[in-house]
Amino acid sequence: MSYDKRAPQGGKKNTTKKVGGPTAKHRGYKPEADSARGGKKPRWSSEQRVANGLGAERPRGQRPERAEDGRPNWEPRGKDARNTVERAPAARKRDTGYGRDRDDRGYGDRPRSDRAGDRPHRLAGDRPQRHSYGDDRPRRDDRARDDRPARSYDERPRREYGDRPARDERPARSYDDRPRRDYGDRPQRSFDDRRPSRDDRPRYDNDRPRREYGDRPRRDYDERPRRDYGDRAPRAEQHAPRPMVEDVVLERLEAQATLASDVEGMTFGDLGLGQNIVRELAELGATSPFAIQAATIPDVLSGGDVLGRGRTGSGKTIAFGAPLVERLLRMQAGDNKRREFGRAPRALILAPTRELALQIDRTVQPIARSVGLFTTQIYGGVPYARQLGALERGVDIVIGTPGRIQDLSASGRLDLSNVVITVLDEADHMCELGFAEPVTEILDRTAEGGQRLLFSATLDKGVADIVDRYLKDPAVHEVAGEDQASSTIEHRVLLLDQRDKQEVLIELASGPGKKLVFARTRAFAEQLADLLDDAGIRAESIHGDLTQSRRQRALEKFANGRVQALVATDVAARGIHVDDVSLVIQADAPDEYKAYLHRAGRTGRAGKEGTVVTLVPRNRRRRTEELLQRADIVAEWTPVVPGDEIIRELADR
DNA sequence: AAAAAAT
Repeated sequence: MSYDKRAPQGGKKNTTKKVGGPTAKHRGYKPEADSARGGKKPRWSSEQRVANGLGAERPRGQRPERAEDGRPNWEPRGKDARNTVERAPAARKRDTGYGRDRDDRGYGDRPRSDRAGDRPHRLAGDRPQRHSYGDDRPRRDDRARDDRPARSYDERPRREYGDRPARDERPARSYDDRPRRDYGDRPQRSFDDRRPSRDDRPRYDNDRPRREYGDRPRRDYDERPRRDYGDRAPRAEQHAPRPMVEDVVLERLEAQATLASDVEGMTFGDLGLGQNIVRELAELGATSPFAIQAATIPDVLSGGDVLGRGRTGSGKTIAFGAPLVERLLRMQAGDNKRREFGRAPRALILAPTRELALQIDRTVQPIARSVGLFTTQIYGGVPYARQLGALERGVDIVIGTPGRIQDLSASGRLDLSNVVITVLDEADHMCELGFAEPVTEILDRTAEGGQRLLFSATLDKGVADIVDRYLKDPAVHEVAGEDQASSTIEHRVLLLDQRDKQEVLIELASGPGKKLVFARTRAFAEQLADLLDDAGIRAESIHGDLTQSRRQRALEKFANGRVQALVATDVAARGIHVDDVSLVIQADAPDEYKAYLHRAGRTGRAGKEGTVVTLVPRNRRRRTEELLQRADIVAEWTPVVPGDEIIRELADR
């Protein structure tokens, strides 16, 4: 059954109370009316949340089912062969909230309550790792189901905590001497030996002489030809002069580079994470740390500010998420009020898009939950009520986007004064014009001297202002060897006549695999989705003109394979993980090299092969060459006309 | 240009 079919059945009101009364049908109550045409039906109803894989937002004391929303989105990586971190992709099974494995389980298209109710335990077969929990620990499916009576909020954490053995078994770690990692009787892996002492490692220093980065063909930006608008097509882009500040932004930060080989054999426990969290990570498919995780976790646990750069899909979410939870836990040790009703959040994770915030929550929430901490999502495009309700009940970690957080904070409904850990995911983007203002306002409201963590695949000097203002002596980490040679992504450029673009796009999108198409504007994204659809290719678009529910549904349909092509603006460029995107097609080349890297990073994940095809009209050739050079990417250029064999070959990937 | 606030 597809959403499409079910949608019309959704005549029934789709209210929040529905949470308590799941039926096999209610998955059909897809919020049709909440789509753009603006029905009265509340968006983000429980069904929809369910359908969207949310559920994290526990309505009225209900405990979200982790099996449902606990899917980590975290990004897979390549293999050891490459210089980066790695492990078998299979080990990272639950990597995504939008994954295929999820589809295979008939996951995404069933309402959660349905699953919990009349469906046999999914976990038994699909997620054997669950069994690693003691038998006394209820299966997640049993523990939380949407149809059980509302549970008082107060009870939640206790239960979570109480009936799992783990915490007590945790090797006695003295939180008093916190900064010290407790290696106990663990095999002396001498992690520290391999790492330079903290003081020796490169620290962020804005005054440090710039370091030229390896063999990266650094351009002298002052020499860079000023955007020669002359050679560009007279129509579109005239309004978008590239801001010159970009030149500064491109500066890379010097960082402590961690080699994949450095972390071999290491465990999350070695890094200082507690048993519950380690176990939860294993359930999420993270059995041992990737390089960026091994690099940053100890520093995060020590309480210091951290800048982390790991390429797309290198596990950044866990790199900050897991130690954040561990640290909150340590800080609250012995505090009786830690689960007080209405407590103000103590950690905040900011992301540039709502979908990404959601995805982060899918990873962080189960980790937090494993130690009795709660997360909630605060982002725009959805009604306030549920978010406010969660805040009123009390929450430990807020994950969201700047606008709504700023909104609630400014209006006194979100108290950030107890936030002692703040994360900026996609930090370079969050420090750019447009985001910097709300972000700094939010940072201003957090506890003074709080810990700050900045992560991005393209972390660069663009974060300098924020760093100087809000961070103290941050450690800077990156993963060694993250170059194109170690990537699983192949880059191709098709040089064509502007007038052939749409036809070539249709041919490219015709193949079997999932195609993620990027367009520069919302209107063009919309137009291309229609174009593909008319050509018989199931396509959806996702961009900022759509309601949040439509965005979410489009993404989900793409992840589920109900549509084979998703045409997106850059809303989907960063962070979003969808399993098995075979081809990223750039109908428009981006203006900025970082955008290219992020868009490209939607494929080639989990060590799989991925291809990025950029359609370039001849008059944009030079500009695209420069862009690729900046991105340090070598691509094969092929002049094409519609019908060329190479197009079909790429489409079939 | 896009994104991110508007119950």
